[in-house]
Amino acid sequence: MDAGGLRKAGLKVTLPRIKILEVLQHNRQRHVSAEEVYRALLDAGEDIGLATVYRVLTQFETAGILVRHNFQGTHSVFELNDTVHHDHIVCIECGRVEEFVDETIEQRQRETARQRSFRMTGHALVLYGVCPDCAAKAEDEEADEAAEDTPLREDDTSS
Amino acid sequence: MDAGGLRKAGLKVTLPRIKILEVLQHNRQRHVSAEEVYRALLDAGEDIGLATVYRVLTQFETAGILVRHNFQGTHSVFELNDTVHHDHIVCIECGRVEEFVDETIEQRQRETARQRSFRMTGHALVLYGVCPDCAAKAEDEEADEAAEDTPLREDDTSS
DNA sequence: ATGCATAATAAGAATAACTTGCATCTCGAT
DNA sequence: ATCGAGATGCAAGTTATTCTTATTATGCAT
Ligand SMILES: [Mn+2]
Ligand SMILES: [Mn+2]
Ligand SMILES: [Zn+2]
Ligand SMILES: [Zn+2]
Repeated sequence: MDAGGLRKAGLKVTLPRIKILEVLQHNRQRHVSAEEVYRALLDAGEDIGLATVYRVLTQFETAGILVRHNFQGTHSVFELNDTVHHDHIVCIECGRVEEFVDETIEQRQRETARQRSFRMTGHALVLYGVCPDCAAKAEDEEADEAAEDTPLREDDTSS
Repeated sequence: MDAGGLRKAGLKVTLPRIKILEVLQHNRQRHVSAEEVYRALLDAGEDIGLATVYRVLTQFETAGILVRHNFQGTHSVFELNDTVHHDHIVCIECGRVEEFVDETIEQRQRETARQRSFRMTGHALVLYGVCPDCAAKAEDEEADEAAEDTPLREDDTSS
């Protein structure tokens, strides 16, 4: 996906679109919000309005260049539509996102829609949980709290 | 779930809470937005502020009385937490919501989280599609459009 | 190359869905 | 019946996103 790709998608090749596409391709994290794209552009010294970012992201979504997700009820995140369909597992502590594919789940979803005579047009599956890193961090903190509950350890010289 | 249920949930039994609970129990549709609850209250002649509706719905969710969903990115809908866990299929045309349970999907989700060492705390699965009623309606409209393309039917006396 | 119809942009206003601050009111333990 | 913690209503504030409008750029037919 490049400038030519934009043209093929029926979109004029403009500087904002090129730059926004570059952010989506080179950003450290694959799943980014409009605000994050905007900040990345500012950091890169580009002078593109936030409204333009929103507008272009929506255009890219419509053109099939991006996929939009609503992992948290509050705001959308986008990712390049350059891989096969997949679903996501999101850490509720740190926001980390991992991708997964489960053909059994996909199949059961199609079957569910068929049973109810719905013509399925899409689906959203997000698993929420605590990632291993955050779980480890939480354990450390529990240990710290336990230590605070017994302030008179033999090596406690603080008082 | 009644006034006593509220008390058991650790919530003061106030008129707004009772009335909001009644709406959730007697409303025609099981899955309702804050705005819909508010309108139902107005229709019932109750004088309860929209801010209170939002506050109480969130309190009910926290207390486990309600479950919150984000079927569309735009707003939350709530339903009574009086059945076993289930997922949803939503018509993108008319908003109709049907519920389903698929133990295979649930199991594969748990397995996916386990494989990645996530401690899963929840999940959101929504299938989107066109319900049978809306599909039929769409077919009718297609037929109408075809008729417009051939305005000189033998029984056409309109001109 | 040039002009023009069409499309795209920027900036601020507007909107939808909530959320919060605060004066006032109500529930319910005493 | 009293009274204080907690609840409510209203208005104002937020957040994320979209719309409006004046301005500018682009693609295409000369
Ligand atoms: Mn992804
Ligand atoms: Mn349901
Ligand atoms: Zn994490
Ligand atoms: Zn429908």
